Amino acid sequence: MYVSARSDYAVRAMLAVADAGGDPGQPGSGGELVKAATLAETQDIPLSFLQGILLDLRRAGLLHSHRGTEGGYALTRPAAEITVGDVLRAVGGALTTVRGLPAQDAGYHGVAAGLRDVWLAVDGAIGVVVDRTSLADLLVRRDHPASH
Amino acid sequence: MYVSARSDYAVRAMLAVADAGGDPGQPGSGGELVKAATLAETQDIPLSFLQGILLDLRRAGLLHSHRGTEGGYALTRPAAEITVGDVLRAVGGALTTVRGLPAQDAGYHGVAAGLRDVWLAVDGAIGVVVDRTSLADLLVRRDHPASH
DNA sequence: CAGTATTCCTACTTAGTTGGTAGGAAGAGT
DNA sequence: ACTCTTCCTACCAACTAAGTAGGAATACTG
Repeated sequence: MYVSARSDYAVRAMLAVADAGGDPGQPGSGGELVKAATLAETQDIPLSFLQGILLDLRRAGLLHSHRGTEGGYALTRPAAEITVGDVLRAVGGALTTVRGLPAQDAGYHGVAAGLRDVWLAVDGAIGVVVDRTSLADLLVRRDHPASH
Repeated sequence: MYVSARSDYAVRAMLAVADAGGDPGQPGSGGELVKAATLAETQDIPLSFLQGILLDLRRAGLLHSHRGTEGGYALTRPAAEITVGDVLRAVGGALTTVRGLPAQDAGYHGVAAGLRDVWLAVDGAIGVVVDRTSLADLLVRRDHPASH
């Protein structure tokens, strides 16, 4: 699996929003806006590059943005309901691609006919990991590294 | 997971060698040499590009080559003892890379500390699939697609 | 309500990798 | 000597990733 800088930044930014802004489901700490400049500084991400990533996350429905003097970004759903897989697919398309195409579209003939099933199995295995890990899981894991 | 054209071609070429040349472990059908031009034609791979891939596979110890009029390539081990993971690592280095670096070397700080474990879990999940699937498995799966 | 400050958002530029090609040098058989 | 095939190096085009700069929208302030 190749995790691009864009995907890596996206997950880290979402974690920072969840941590600094609080969950929208949690009463009292919900919906606080976090500025892009704050995210860029705390996670050491180039600001201009980060803005393009945040735009993708907003278009995918994972973030809510607000302009103006006290503007910023916030999660649209609680951190426990957003998975790493959601973030990866929002910025990078399909998880598994073969020569740039989704694994499902790989057409083989002859002796390599069974190969398509291998890529689909890989895609499924990756999905199990990233779709079962939520942002909230990662935040508590930071405090309790032994938990699994 | 991004499967590059180079990796895809490599697995298909290995399958074609295993199918056409026979296993070195099988008496009577072992060690027959297959020409690069034959592989390129049967699997529809550009010949010049394929030659560079075959060179990598030879250097990784997966193929044995022979020059001359009746030259060609053959497996160094039986097809049942060569996994898809062996081939992928021979031509593409590490299975999981984060921003071009192996997943183990990813260094995170602050709120993203738990992210490294996710990439390692993904790497392990991919490894389970590709390291348990041998070339021989794929060849018999072509004849019996229902088997798993 | 005009002005200003700060934000989101869009467009462009640059560097690196991937995919693919061409041409020969070295070795093996006839 | 001649032919065939692998082996090796250098090169080229296309694409994506990474990063930058400037413009448009919005909210606050006097």
